[in-house]
Amino acid sequence: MYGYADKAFARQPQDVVPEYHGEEPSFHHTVDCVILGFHRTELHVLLHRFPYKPYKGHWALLGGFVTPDASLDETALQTVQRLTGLENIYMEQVYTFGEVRRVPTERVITTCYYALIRVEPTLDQLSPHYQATWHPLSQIPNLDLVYDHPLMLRKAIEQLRLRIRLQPIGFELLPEKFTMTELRQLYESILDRPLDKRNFNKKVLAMNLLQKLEEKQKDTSKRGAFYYQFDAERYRQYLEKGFLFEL
Amino acid sequence: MYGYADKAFARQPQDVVPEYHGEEPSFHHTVDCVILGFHRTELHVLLHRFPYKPYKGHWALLGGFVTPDASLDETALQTVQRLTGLENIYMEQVYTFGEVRRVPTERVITTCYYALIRVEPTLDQLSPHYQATWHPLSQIPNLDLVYDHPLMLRKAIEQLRLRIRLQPIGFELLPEKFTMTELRQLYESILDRPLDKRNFNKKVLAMNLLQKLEEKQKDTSKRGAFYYQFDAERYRQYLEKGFLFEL
DNA sequence: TTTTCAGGTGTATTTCTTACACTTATAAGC
DNA sequence: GCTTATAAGTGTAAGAAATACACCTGAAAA
Repeated sequence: MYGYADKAFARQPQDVVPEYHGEEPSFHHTVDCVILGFHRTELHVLLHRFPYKPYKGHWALLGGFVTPDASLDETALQTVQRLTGLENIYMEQVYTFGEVRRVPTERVITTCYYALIRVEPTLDQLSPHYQATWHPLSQIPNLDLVYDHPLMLRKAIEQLRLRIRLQPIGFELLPEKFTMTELRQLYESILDRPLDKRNFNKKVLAMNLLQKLEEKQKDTSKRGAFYYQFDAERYRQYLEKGFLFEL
Repeated sequence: MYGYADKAFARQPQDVVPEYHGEEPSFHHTVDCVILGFHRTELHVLLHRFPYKPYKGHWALLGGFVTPDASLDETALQTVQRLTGLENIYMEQVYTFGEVRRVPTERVITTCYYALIRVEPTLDQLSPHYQATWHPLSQIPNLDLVYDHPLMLRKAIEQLRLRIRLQPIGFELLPEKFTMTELRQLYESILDRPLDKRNFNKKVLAMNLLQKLEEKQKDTSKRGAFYYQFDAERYRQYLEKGFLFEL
């Protein structure tokens, strides 16, 4: 019998049960982070070398233990910050894994988050503690991930795929200024299918959330492509009017 | 410092760290269930009277403690079964709530699930232990739910709204045989907007997943409406061919 | 026999989605 | 300085999907 209500009824007609948790079992709880970044034309995930036997040297998502004074969200944020040094990280909870033997050595319940960050600033500032490196998603099947981390990664990508079409979160993965080609390639990488250049631009620009800048990107083509930036303030205004982002 | 990787590096060059969880804090973990059913023309949620001070008598989702030998999924299933006596319940994890003070008396981490069940069989077989009753969703704002249960309920409905358009889970809420009117009202209730009768039927029937029966429902109208049933086997076949459910 | 009531049915319009190919600006190479 | 190479930029037509809409039917009840 597991229900806390049961206990109350077993104790009837006693009325006051201020401390009903005391005798219940408790569990270690960790947070694992699928840290995602967009580099060149592909989505990448930041993995580190797992430092414990028997999986020492295998690849793993970076995680951290929940402590009494930190919420799950806070734990996740701190985990990513410790590794990347970044502030203002966009994170979202994905799923909680609670199978009894998912970690062979001990019962641990783990909540998975994904983080969307800009790769560029991390390239020279990742904490050397973790031996963390970026891996293109396409290479994951060849890597040996610990525990149920392959499943976590899959769930995270699945959720990102659904979300990115309904919320303007893709911009978290791009620098402030980006070209339409970069934006399109980001979506192609996440949705894992090619998108028509003209149709994509039409749809995105019709939402009127991008500001076209005078400046051009000059390194990827001879002609150069105009930079755009996402207007978060205008998005907030549209939201209030009931406008829905959709791609 | 919270990361388990930190510890390993602090211990370098020591190699074998078989028990790295021992000193970490642990937490009570519960599962709360948003038990949903469709009755008349509206979605209902099954709530019970909370038996503990200081919220005794307020309404609450039914929950249960996670135990060492039960996964989260199992805990959720058992919780609903204990109350309803039903087998084969469709459940889905929604979100895990881990704020430090979300339960004022003690730190508890809670994973929320929703369950989709048929109301009819429960009407005379709910375990009397729990004083549980069905409440139409429209009445929830008037009820006093404990803790963050209002938030849980909102998240669950939100997730159901997204899922029901992409997966044939609505049928879990209807009896084996149902009329097109019932199916439409179910969707109207969940999506919270009216749907055109002809367009809805056209779209649903075009998917070719419903079997029209000879039998008619005779109690709601003089003419009577044909019963249909969902063909799960055919859905499985279509799935393999890459077919996507969409409403 | 009439009334009442939900069940059942088709088409035209609009909107959205998709497919598709050539010109342009500029740097690099000769 | 002329040519070449490269990605950027641009519009339209066809097809598909979504929407709006109103009247007749079958059967029980009066």
